[in-house]
Amino acid sequence: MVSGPEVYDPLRVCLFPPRLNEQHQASGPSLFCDVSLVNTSNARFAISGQYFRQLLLSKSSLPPTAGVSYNRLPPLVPSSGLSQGVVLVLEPPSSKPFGSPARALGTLPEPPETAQILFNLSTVAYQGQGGRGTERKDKTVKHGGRAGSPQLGPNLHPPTLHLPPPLPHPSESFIPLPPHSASNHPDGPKPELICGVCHRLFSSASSLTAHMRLHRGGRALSCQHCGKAFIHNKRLQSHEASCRRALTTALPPRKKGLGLLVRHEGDVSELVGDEDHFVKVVDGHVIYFCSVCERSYMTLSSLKRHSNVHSWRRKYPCHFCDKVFALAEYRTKHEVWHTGERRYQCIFCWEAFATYYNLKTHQKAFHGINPGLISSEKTANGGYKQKVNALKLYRLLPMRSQKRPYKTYSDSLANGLLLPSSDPSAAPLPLDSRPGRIPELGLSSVITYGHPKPSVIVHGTAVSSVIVHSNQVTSGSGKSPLSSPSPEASNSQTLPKASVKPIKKHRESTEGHRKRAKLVDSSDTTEESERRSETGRFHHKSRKGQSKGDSSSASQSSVGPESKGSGPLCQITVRIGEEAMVKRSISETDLKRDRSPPPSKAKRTDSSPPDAKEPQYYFRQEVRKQGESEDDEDNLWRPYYSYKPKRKAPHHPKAPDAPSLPPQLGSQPRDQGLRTEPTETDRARERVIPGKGSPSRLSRRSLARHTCPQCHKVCKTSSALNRHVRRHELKHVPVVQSVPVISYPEPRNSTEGVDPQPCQPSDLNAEPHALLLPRGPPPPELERRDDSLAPSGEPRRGEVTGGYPVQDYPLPLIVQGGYRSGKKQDDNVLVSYPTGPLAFGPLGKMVPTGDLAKLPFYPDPYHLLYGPQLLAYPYNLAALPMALNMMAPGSDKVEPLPFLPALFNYAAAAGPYAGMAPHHLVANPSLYNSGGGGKKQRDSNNGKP
DNA sequence: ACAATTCCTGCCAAGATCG
DNA sequence: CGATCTTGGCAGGAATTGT
Ligand SMILES: [Zn+2]
Ligand SMILES: [Zn+2]
Ligand SMILES: [Zn+2]
Repeated sequence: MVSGPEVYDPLRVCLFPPRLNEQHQASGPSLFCDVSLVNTSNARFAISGQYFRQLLLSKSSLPPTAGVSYNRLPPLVPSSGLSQGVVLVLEPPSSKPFGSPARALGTLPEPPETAQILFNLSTVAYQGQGGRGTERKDKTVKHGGRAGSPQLGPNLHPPTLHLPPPLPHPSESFIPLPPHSASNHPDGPKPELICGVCHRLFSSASSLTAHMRLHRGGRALSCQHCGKAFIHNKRLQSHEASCRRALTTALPPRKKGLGLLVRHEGDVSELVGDEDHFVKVVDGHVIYFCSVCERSYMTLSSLKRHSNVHSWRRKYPCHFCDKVFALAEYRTKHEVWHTGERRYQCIFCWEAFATYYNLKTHQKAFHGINPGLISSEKTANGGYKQKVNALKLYRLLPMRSQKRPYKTYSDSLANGLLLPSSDPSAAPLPLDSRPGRIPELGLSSVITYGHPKPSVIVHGTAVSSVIVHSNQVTSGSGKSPLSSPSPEASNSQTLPKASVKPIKKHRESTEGHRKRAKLVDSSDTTEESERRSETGRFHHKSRKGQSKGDSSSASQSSVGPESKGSGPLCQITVRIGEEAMVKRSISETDLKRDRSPPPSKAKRTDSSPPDAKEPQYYFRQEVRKQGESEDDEDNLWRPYYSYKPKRKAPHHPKAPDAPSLPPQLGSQPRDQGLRTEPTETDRARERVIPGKGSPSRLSRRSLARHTCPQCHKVCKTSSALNRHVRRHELKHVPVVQSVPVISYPEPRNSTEGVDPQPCQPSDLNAEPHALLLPRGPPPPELERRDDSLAPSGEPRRGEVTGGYPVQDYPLPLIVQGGYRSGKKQDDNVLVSYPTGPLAFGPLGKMVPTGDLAKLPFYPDPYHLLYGPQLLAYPYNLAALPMALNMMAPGSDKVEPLPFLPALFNYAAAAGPYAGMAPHHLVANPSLYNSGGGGKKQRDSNNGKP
C-alpha cells in the first residue's frame, strides 16, 4: 500500500482533549501536533496506548491516501496548561520505537492501514483544569508556522484530526463511541471494548476490566517512582527498573532527594529539578528541560550551560571589547576576531584560518573538498556526535591563549543563590582569595564591593528592572533583597576599579598569576567579579518605560554615586526592543579609557609593577568614547545577531537520526515551536556596550537608518530590515511572558524614539578601531618577557608543535608553563592581549599594519610551505584516510601520524622549511598531537607537569 | 541568492571540589 | 588520591545577517 515514501509534512493534528466539550471544539483546536503522513488510504486511526481514544481523520481534509506514520512531537510543556495536555505519539503499527527517523518512512512496513496512534493522555490532566483553553492557544500559535511547509502538496492542506469530544463523565466505564468513530470502521473495535474514560480500545473484555481498575483509583500496580499505573505486574517491574535508573541519572546524588515527581503522563514522568529546569523521564530516557524556554537537553550540563542565557548569572566579557557573552565558548570564538589567531590549518597547504568556516571555504575553493564528505553526524538536537572514522582534513592547532581557570564549582553553586555580599562565608571565594593567591581585594573589599547596590532602576511603568547582582537575577518587583537600592551599597562600592574589569592583562611573569587570576576572573566572570564581589556592575533594566531621560536619569539615579566618576564602574544593561541588551556605562570618568585613558583614573598601572592588591590592568572601556555626549549613553549597541527564536524546518534532516534522543521530547528540533518563546532579552546571548563595537561590524552610523520599529533592531540595509520585519510578522510572538527568571519589564514602546538612533555615533566611522582599542598600551616589558619565555619555557609546546610552521614562532602570548591549576598560576604567565585592534584580511589573515609593536599577535607566522598546486586535483581522498585521521593504523591507541605533507613527500617543496630533514615528527610521531580532535590539542596545550 | 557570522548542543576531557 | 561535579572546547549545521 505504501507506494513510496511520500511524506506530507507537516500536518496539523488537532486534538480535542477528551474532557473537552463541544464548545471547546468549536473554539478551535487545542493542540497542534505535526504529523507526517504516508500515503495510505486510511482515514481512520486506531489508537492504542496507555489510554485509548479513537481518532477520526476527516477524509475531506486529508490527502487521498494518507496514513499516519510518523510524527514529531513537540516537547511537553510541563508547567503550562499544555503540559496537562497531551503527549501524542503517532507510530506505524509495526511499532517502531517511537522517534524513528523520518527516513524510515519509506520503508514502513506495509500497511499502516491503521496507523496506530499512541495517545498518551492524562485524563487527570484534563480534569479540573481551568483555563487551559487559553494556554493552548498559545501553543497552537507556535505551530502555525509549519503549516506552510513547502512539502505540502497543493491540495494537501493540513488535515486535522479531530478527537471526538470527550465524554462528560470520566467515571463512566463503558460508553459507546460516537457514531462517527468506531462504528464507521468495519474493523473497528466494538464499542463495548472501549474504555469510557479514556477511550482506549481493548481486544478483550478482561483487559478492559483490568484497565478500568486504573480509573477507579486502583493504584496497586503503579510505579513507586513515577506513579505510572500498569495493568500487568511484569510491565510494572520492568518499568520500575528503568524508571529507577532514569531517576538516578537525572538527579545528581546531592539532589536526588529533591526530585519531585510532578506528574506522570503516559510514559512521561516529570520531575522538578533545580529552579532552572525540570526533568522528564520518557521511556527511560532522561530529558532535561529549561524552565524558561523549555528547550530540551539530553544532558544536564547542556541544560545548565544553556540556562545561563536566561539568567546571565555568569557573564563572559570579551577581553578586547565590551561584548559580553552568556557562554564561555561564545566569547572564545568571538575573541578570535580580536586576536586573529588561526588555528584551523589545512592539511593540504598548511594555510591556517581563524575559523572553521574559513577553513572549509578554503578547502572547497582551493582543494575541491566537499565539506559534506567529511562532515560528521549530528544529533537531532544539534549536538555533536562523535564519529570514529571521521576524516579531518585540517589540523586544529592548540590555542594560543592559555585557558582561564574554570569557574569553580562553589562559585556556580553560589551563583544561583543570592548571597548577601556581606556574608563572607556564604559568598563563594573569589579566585583571588583562594589559597595561594594574594587577596587583592580584602574580604572587606569584596564584601563592600559586593554590597548590593541597588542596581534596580525603576521605570515608569514596570518596575521590573532586572538586577543582576552576584549572579542573581531578580525582578524589579522588589522581591529580591537586592532590589531595594541601598545607598550605602553604592558608597561601599569603592571597589578598586581593577576589580571591576580588567581589560588587558598584563602579564608580569612574576605576579602574572595572581594578576591573571584577577584579570581572568574579573573578566571572565563578570560573572565572577559579580559573584565574588557583587559589584553589581551590570544592571539590567528593561528598556521599557525608560525614556531617554529615564535612562539617563535612571542610570544616574540608580548608580548615581558610582557614576560619579570615582565610583566603580557601573553598567546598566538595557534591553533594546526584543533583541539586544545593552550595557551602558555609567561612570565615565574613572573607567573611561578610550582614546585618552585617564591615567589616574584608569587603574592601569603600566609604570607601576603589578600589585596583587592593585590590579594593574586597564579597565575596559566601559565608557563611551570621548566626544560623545551624555546622550551617548543612550546610544545603543546591538548585537550582530538578533537572537530570535529559531524556526527550524519542521523536518530537520537530522532529527530523525537521533535514536539516542528520546522520542518526543529530546528529539525535537531546537526551534520547534513548542518551546515557549523566551523573551527577547533572554535571547540576548551577547551584550554590547555602547561605544564599542565588534571588530567586524560596520560603523553604526549606517545602521541607524534601518531600525525595526518593533524591536529597535538596527539593520545595516533596508533589505535586511525588511527581512527582519517579516520575521516579526511570521513569528507572531506570543505575548506570553515566559521568563520566570528575569523579568524585564519591557515596554519598549515608551522608549521608542528615545534611543533608537543613538547607536550610531558619527565618529565611529572615522575611527572604527578606536572603539576597539585596548585599554592601554601594554607595558613594554610584557613583550620582552614573552619572548624570553617562549623559547625557554614550554618544552612541551616545542615538542608538540615542533616542525610545524605554525605557532612555532615565539609566541608572545603564550606563557611559559601555561595554566595548570589555580594554585600554581602564580608561576604562569597569562596571555597578553593585544593592545589594539588587529587588522585582518579576508579569511582571517592578519594584515600587517606597519606597527608591529602593536601587533603582538600572530604576525602571520603561517607561511605556506606548500601551495595548493602541490596537490593534484582532484585529490585522491581515498588514499588519505589514514593520514587524514592522523591515527596510526590498527593500533588501539591513538597515535598521531606524521603530518600529511611529510607522508606524501611534499615537504621537499620550497618554503621556509624546505630544507628540513625528514619531518622529525615522522620519526617520532608520538610527540605530536594528532590534531584529530580539539581535546587532544587541548591536552598538549595545557602543559601538564 | 550567496557569503559571512553567530547560535546551538551532545559529547568529552580537564579543572575544581569533595571526602 | 580517587570520586564526583563543573566547565568549556569542539563540530558543523541551523539561524540569521550582510552584500
Ligand atoms: Zn531556556
Ligand atoms: Zn570583542
Ligand atoms: Zn589548503
